[in-house]
Amino acid sequence: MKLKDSNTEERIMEAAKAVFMKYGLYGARMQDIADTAKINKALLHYYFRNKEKLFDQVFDGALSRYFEQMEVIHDDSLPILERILIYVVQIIDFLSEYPQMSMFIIKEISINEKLFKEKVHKIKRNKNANILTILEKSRKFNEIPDIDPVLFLIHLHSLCSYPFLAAPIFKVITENSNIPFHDPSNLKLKQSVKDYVIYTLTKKSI
Amino acid sequence: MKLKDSNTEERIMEAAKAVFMKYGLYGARMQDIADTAKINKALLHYYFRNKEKLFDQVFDGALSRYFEQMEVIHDDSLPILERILIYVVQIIDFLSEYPQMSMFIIKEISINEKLFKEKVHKIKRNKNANILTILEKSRKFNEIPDIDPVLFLIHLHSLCSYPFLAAPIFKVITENSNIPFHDPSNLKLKQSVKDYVIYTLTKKSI
DNA sequence: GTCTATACTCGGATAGAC
DNA sequence: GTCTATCCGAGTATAGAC
Repeated sequence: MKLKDSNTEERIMEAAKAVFMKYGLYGARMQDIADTAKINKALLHYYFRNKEKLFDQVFDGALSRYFEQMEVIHDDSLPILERILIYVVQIIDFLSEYPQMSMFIIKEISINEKLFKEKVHKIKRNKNANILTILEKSRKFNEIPDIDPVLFLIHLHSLCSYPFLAAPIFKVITENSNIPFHDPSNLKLKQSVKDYVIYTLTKKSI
Repeated sequence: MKLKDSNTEERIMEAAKAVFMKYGLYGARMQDIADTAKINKALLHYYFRNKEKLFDQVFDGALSRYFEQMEVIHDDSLPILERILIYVVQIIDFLSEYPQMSMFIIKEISINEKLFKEKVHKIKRNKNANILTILEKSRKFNEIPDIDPVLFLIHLHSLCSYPFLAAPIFKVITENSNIPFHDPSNLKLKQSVKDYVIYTLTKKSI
């Protein structure tokens, strides 16, 4: 019996992440996960009872890491504009590390809405205020202009997430010029989203 | 033998669209499609040889209807700004009719990049100029400011598509307040995207 | 803990009656 | 053209040796 087998579990989780993220719950194949982790299919069942359980761990992990990114917006030691600008940089860095994250979460939620509603709510419940409330408050105190906070939030996420979401299309359309990844750490993307935020929240162009 | 059986094929196509759009190629079940079309599973194979062929028809249809929306940008009887504003309204109307369209196309492309590359190119080849070239030209002739056309295009699509793409998440997060569909014909969304376009292409806020 | 071999199940596809 | 019944492969899951 070997001593350092505990990393097998990690290898499986890494493989499972990669495969589930690409193909989703239905599309993923246990054989594919096993191959990627360079172990036998039977071992998957030894470590994680069955496919659903393995998927759940992957999905839960993804979901909480995704929502974790928003923590910074809750830190009220900084002005709201600052917080959002930090968030922009952070979420773009996060998504360039896990480009399939948004797609994965959205797709699985849309297929199995009911099942995941509770998970999202459990995560949300841990926060004393959600972002919409924060924006509403800032608006009341005239920290930001009289904008629609829901629409602003949607646009903010649109600008940050969609470039990664749609990367496969852009890649095909632009013959592998690999937009927006031509830019090593997405500096241009970050800057233009920040510009949008600054313009919208101060009504001053920069 | 009935006379009006030709609509069976249509019913199948409608059912196939709905099921494939929601679950994707792998996730979709022929039984599910048959049930939705209110016919027997065997009939699916009678009309469309097999699952792949049925899927192909659905995907091809979706892809060309999606790209059709961009036609207006090629009509050079109008100034570029006008064309893009029309496109914004049009694509948002289109996506609110088929909210799962973007997700479907992106997801299938990302799973099977190679297979669909040719299809996209076949559609693209029919156009004498693509949108990026049009933007480049407008910029040269000082019709629009000195912006990065790729980045602009990405942002434009982000703002239009992501709200529908992420609707499942927003729906869960906001407890069915059904954003952004609280707004009957998405007037607020259209207006704010148009504002963005006008601001970016004229550098004048409105 | 890890493997091979195998059992079981689901779903796509086909045969054939009507 | 539409149905029922059935086949068969693919993929999940388990048994059991090591």
